Amino acid sequence: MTVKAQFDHTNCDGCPIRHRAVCAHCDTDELEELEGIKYYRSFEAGQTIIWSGDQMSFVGSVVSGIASLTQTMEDGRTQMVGLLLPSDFVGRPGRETAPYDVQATTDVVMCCFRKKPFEDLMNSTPHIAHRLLQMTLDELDAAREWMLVLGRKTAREKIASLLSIIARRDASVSQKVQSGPIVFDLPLTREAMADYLGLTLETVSRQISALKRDSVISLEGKRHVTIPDMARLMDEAGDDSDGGFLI
Amino acid sequence: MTVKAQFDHTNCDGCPIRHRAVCAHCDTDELEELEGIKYYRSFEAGQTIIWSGDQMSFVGSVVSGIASLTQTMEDGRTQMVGLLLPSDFVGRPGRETAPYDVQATTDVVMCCFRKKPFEDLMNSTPHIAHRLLQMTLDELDAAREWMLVLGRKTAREKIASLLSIIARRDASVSQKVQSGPIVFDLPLTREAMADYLGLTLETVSRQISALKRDSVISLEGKRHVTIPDMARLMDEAGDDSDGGFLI
DNA sequence: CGAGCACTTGATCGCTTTCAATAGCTGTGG
DNA sequence: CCACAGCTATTGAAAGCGATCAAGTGCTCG
Repeated sequence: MTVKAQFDHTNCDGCPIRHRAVCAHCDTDELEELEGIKYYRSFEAGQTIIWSGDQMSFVGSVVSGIASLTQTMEDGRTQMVGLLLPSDFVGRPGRETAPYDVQATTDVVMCCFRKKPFEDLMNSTPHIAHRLLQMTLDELDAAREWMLVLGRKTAREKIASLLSIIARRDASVSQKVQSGPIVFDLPLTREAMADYLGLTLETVSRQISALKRDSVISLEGKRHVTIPDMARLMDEAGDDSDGGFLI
Repeated sequence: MTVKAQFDHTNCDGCPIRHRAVCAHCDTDELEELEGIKYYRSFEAGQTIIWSGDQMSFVGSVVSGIASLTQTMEDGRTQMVGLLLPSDFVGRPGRETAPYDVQATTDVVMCCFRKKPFEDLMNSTPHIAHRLLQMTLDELDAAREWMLVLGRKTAREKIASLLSIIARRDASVSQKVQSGPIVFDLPLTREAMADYLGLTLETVSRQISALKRDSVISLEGKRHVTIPDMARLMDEAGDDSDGGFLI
């Protein structure tokens, strides 16, 4: 793939996540320091980026693609506990070992910093620490939204919730207020969706079929989704249609 | 109750959460500034401290007692998304309205700061911002642990997980490495446990009875719990008994 | 003593899981 | 070109777990 060639590897100005990542608030001087210690790494879909329990030698930002945080029990039950989209931060300053597996769900490019220099820079650069706090608070909110989904929603509502999250994210990327139908490609397999939602992949498949049968969504192939009426989908998700939160 | 009289209301030195709260890393000067803007508030068990959607006029720390963050759907389904113990922080700098209900589960005393002065102080005091980042990252980890519990564990495992969390917290407060049986009082009603675990209160009651019948725990009255063998409980919780995480 | 509350226990229902078979697609090699 | 393996996804039938509905217990407080 040519994904690596889509942006300049040295200059942060052209970076697609420049305004949303941990470096968002940095001024020119700070950015120069970051540029000095950054490097890019690419991962193929399915690859494990970090194993739970490993030393974490680097932290970084997802530049393109989708990664996931997962926990696995001894008997194999797995739960996804985070979905990392472009601009999301990976790693925890001040912690030695990784608490979760980080996996590339699609092909992924990451902008990495060796942990120690990044920590030093963070301590001397309030803009970075402040932005990281903001981002962590946002992630905490997202995790808590997801606890409601996992704990209290039905399988149908869970699927509708996931679809509406993905749809909203796509809308926020394309920046336009859409009033017509929303169209996107599912970046997750049925199994990954099941791991995110605390379901089995069979139940995911059945509920997607049911939503299709009831015309809440329509499908072309297995992954290409059209949502004719977003308010209807939000209703199926059990959210009040005002849309309380954003990602 | 005399809970309010248990510590000095003006001097942070005698504060029971001095070394764990958001102010933990503050030096004497910084503490003086905080002392200038702080005030205490008490809440009775069952009282709502903050309503979801309200203006948040203050932030603060739980000094004593237990509070909970809950989300409620229109049809009444409720999910607890956070359990706030002494030293935990309430409120989000930079956000206007509260995203969740905050309720006093037991009688609660909070050390409050008006939001604006606290935000100003945070911007000028790296120690506070840094500590808040640490605490937020810890909360995020706890939320992600809980996503595994909600998404993948059985009712029995959920109860065992909650009991082991509470037991571990009590152990960490009393600071001693216990090898004998662990004894504590449940600070939550069956209903609150159900809301935390994504279960009904009937299922909570049944599973507690089952754990009692199987001698994993023993009960005196409804709330006083004895755990004869912590490793056994952790096993029932589905965690590897090394104990991966701490709170 | 009775009201109210927290909790327990029983019986039944239904949703999601489990087990199993099949379809559709892609890539590989004879 | 076709056969076949390997993967993802769909669908069916049956089982099981937790929810629901319902009754009853034990305790506290007025």
